[in-house]
Amino acid sequence: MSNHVRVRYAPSPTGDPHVGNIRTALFNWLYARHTGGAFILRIEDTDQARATPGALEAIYESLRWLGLAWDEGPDKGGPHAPYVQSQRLPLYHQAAERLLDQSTAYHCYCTPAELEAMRRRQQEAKQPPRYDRRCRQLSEKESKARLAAGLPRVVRFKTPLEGPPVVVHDLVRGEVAFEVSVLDDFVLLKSDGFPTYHLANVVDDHTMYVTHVLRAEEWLPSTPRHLLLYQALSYDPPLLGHLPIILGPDRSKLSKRHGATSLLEYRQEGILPDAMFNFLALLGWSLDEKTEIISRSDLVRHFSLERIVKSAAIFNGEKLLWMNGMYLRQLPPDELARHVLAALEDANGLPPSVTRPLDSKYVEAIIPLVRDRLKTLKVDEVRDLCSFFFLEPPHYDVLPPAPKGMEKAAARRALEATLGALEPLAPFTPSALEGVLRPLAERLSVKTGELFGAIRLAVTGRAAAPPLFDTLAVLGRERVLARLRHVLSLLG
RNA sequence: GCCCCCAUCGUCUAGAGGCCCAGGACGGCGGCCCUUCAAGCCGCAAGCAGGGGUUCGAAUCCCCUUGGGGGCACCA
Repeated sequence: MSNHVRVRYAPSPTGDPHVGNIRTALFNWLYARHTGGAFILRIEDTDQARATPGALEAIYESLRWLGLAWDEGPDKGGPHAPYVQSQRLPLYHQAAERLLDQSTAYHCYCTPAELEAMRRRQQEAKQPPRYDRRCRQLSEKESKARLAAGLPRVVRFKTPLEGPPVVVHDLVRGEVAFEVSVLDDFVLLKSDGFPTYHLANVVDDHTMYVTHVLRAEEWLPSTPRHLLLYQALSYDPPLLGHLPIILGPDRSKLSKRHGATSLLEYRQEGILPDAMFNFLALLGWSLDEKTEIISRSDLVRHFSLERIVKSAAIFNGEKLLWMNGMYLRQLPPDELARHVLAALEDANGLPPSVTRPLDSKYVEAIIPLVRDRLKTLKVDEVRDLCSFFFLEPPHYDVLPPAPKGMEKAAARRALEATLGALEPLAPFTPSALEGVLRPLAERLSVKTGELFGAIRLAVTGRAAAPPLFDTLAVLGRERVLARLRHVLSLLG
């Protein structure tokens, strides 16, 4: 089924890609893999002012983390290299020359200050801000003179003053028509010699043989310009599809101010890439009326443009957390153990007093006890959940550690009896522990819950912990007895 | 101010005229399980923005209103 689908993800290196941005990359990737086509990475760095150091690396890192491998790109090369716009300047200049020659473009000498003043006037008069085309009327002599004088200039597109509406045949929205009268003469080449997005994007999609442009909805309003440009350059336009955008909780376009929006921050927050992948795929697309957890391969198999939703979606972090928990629980235990171990050994994990490296066998043993309780792999969360397995003594919120509703004396009696019962216990296993502790509660005539609660608090330092017998068994006799003695001394 | 897009539970969505007094999921609430906390299981509350048409029949088609969003740079 391999036709010649070629799609691209074309970010500009201005910072860490945020989740909305990456969702666009994901849909492109899915479509490429679904059709057996190519997924191209192209860097749109035509604005020198906004270039951000490290941004390129962040783009690579984001795509790699999510597992979106590209077939052609700056680092990989490909048949249409280079894949960085700042290295393709001659191409844009050629195109601009052609347009100038055929008189579908012209030089404009208006200064930024003039344009700014023009816009302000229009705004005040409640007019749409648009370039008034004053340089379009320049006589040839005048134009030549200014050119010779070396005045700063830009190249603008000569948008038809009238004519039929430009209609976009959008893959997700159907036909969208724009009157040419609402379009102005946009800039193609900036005074610094760099192209604008409009020019670069059209030239590159054409020269790179891109067949489908799947980009965010915010581009829809400038699409008629691109179509006009394709026409003027006699290029066949690619198929276009505008994807719904992702909104922040306040319903505005996702931006820095919405907390964790950078994809890589979610890695920091302990989100699994597979969970993020699944979650993002379902933000604006669905398989059917019920599927939530779906594998990468099924996604590739079933992805389709037809099932892309038209309306914008709000990023729902709660659901992502739930989904992450699902993926965490599906992880093979040894893999989960590696993640947990890494978090615990992190500088913000266990305190330095706990010797490293940690015993990986011990970590593996605690996995069954914590896997249902983890929502993320965030260092803080893992540490909070697991630290009592390692700290000697564990942290007690209040001293002495007596469960609320239980007299100190009663607690001491219960723990003394427990100590006595556990000291000689032969196999220190969950069932053996249960075998002595249940009868012990009866012998002390306290409720089992009460006794277990007291032991739990003494041994783990908390009121809520994994099942007691399993926990005791994993901790092992030495630790358990030492902790009991320690607490008894505090209660004594 | 002008242009464009969108509109089903709080959120993500299913629904392409009768299968829908609208299905799933997250979250919320309640219960079961139970030594606590989770996980798991069961249940409940919660929605077709409003108004006109079209039709035997409308969440689904058309129009208007309203609401939300996006765009209008020598940024992408």
